[in-house]
Amino acid sequence: MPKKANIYDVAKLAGVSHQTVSRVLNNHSSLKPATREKVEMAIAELSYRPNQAARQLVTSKSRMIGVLIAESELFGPSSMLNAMQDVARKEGYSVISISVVTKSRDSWREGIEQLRNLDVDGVITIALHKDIVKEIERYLLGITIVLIGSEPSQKFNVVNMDNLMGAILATQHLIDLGHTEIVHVAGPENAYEAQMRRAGYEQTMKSADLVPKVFAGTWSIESGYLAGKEIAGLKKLPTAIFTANDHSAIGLIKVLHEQGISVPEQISIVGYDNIPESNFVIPSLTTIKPNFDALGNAAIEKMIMQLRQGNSKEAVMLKPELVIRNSTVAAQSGKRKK
Amino acid sequence: MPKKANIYDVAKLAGVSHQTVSRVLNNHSSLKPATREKVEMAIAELSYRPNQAARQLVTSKSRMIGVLIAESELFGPSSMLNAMQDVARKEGYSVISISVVTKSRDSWREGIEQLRNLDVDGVITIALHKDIVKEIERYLLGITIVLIGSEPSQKFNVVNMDNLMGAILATQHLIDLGHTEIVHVAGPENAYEAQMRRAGYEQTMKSADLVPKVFAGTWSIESGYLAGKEIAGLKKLPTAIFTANDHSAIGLIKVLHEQGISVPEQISIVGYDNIPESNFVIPSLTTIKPNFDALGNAAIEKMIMQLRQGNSKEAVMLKPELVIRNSTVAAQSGKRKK
DNA sequence: TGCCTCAATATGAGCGCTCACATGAGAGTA
DNA sequence: TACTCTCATGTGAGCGCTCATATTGAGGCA
Repeated sequence: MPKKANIYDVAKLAGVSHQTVSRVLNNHSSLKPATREKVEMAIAELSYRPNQAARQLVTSKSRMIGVLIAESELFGPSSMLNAMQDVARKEGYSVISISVVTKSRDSWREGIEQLRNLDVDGVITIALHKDIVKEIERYLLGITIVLIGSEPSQKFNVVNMDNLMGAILATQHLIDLGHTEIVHVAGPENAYEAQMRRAGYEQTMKSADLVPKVFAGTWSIESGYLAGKEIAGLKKLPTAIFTANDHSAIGLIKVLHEQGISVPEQISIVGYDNIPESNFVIPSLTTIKPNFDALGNAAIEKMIMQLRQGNSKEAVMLKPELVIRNSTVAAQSGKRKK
Repeated sequence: MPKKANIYDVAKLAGVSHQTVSRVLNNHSSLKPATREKVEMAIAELSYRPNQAARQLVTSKSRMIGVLIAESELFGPSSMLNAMQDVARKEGYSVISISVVTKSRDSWREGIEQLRNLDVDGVITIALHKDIVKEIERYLLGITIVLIGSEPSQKFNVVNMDNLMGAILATQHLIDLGHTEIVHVAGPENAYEAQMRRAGYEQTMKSADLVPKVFAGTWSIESGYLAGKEIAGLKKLPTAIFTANDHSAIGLIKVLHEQGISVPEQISIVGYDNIPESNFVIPSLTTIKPNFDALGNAAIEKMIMQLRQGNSKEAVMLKPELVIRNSTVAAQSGKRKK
């Protein structure tokens, strides 16, 4: 393996000083086009690439952005992550994603510790609650932070889907279909997005003079299954259920099926997230579709802007839409949509 | 923000030379316990952390491992990734995962380019086909490579689930239930794991004097749906289907349901991967359960061993197991299992 | 007492880059 | 012709660490 070329090798070959090469690398103004060209040819000839470590050592910028994610195996977070990767790469940044377990304080600590060791320039968090964000602030002093799916705050850059609106769309859809007995299977209590979805549900119910009723959940299929078991055991069944996410909806449909309660004939269901499976469950799931890619893009762009120019803190809020499929049907209708 | 302490600050405070501090950091032998203690106290006092960039500059080791993944949103890859993260962190390595689109050559190029810029010490690939691996070899000269889910090779470290065995388990299970008309919905043709699953199916069918019949697929739900449509249109329906993965099975169940073909009464189905949803589809899915965590662990451990001591190249092969649920039932039986 | 040995620690160089500043060659002005 | 001014490029230092090598001091032995 031939030794890798460094900036001096390039300089020598191009017949200029190392500093001129550096200027070419960093797109400085005041460079004769002819000189730039010479240098670029030398770079190509030696297939030279600047050593990031050396660069980082002197600039103390790593051009790495850390992403802390709770429950990274979910569809939403991993979609966002992919979107971020793409944008970051184009801007010359790298994304390091670290998955943390919400319940384990040690897990966050380790994640933060690792980001600290890597000297990331900024941190984006996905769906992390306040305590973890505080911890980040404390251990990664003065670092740029962008939050996705967290409570709005003066202090931080926040990028969100409008979960309140999504929940309103979902609930209103059920009300419009004539349902009055509508219950909600919630997400984890300490998750901001779950809180908003619940709030949107409750608010819409109250505006329509209906009584909200909430069952606990955790985003997981199993929790949907368990909540469904509880609901199925009720003296009087609701005619519609809005679940905090599609996963719970899948668990819910499963248990209702087991209990001989038919969806949507007896109970209509609306999910949230529009995961790929949602169109293939039986019946296909009416759901709220967030634009995860756009969310990821917005977050990483905000981060990079901030890193470059210490910019604005205006919050970003994206709008979700309702996707109507076969799991919802008009109240008291026995007919099956197809 | 106070300036970060460096190794000289620590040395001064501890009353030793910077080199002694370095020795403490790197766990050298020949250090008086008393000296080490003094240094450690100074480190704690200043909350000093070694600057990775400086370290990397002189050692030319980044302690970063790149992971290239095709279709990172799938359950298997993301489980493995999490497992790797955990192990790597404990060993003082960081994992950078980059998701590439199998079909887009540009996408691999960019991914590889980025790993090159980051100067990763090694690359682990998940489910990438030969061409991409060749490309990695070519552009990341002399780098340590560990392959997961790729064709065995003398040249590389390979870690695999035994897909052949998994497919045999699945197919034999159907044969044991008395099925004779068993078809297979395959994964992408250029995916090694898909090839093995298909081979296991074909081989088992032939050993039982049955005729294999394969439908094309791509791992996706949609492809399962489409294959199912084709199967439903057959003059003579098979009585059992083995799909290359659970996702296709979900699509398959959906379309069979739409066509009024009941699972498992008319057609039994076996999936592959044991994704979380598999236990919650209707009917719950009999499937093959790989141990993704173990696979991820094995790969990262192999990588780190190799990085440290330039070690063995013996291939690792983990065994999957059969999980029997409600989507499979004895042939010609009309009874529904519960 | 003198000399050698070895364990423990110190010294200095250099990794590859960017930053601040120095220099030089023309153009513009008087 | 001499002067400044600007644009284009060069020079040297230093980021924080590890490596190779030098130095020290205490013990062992004739």
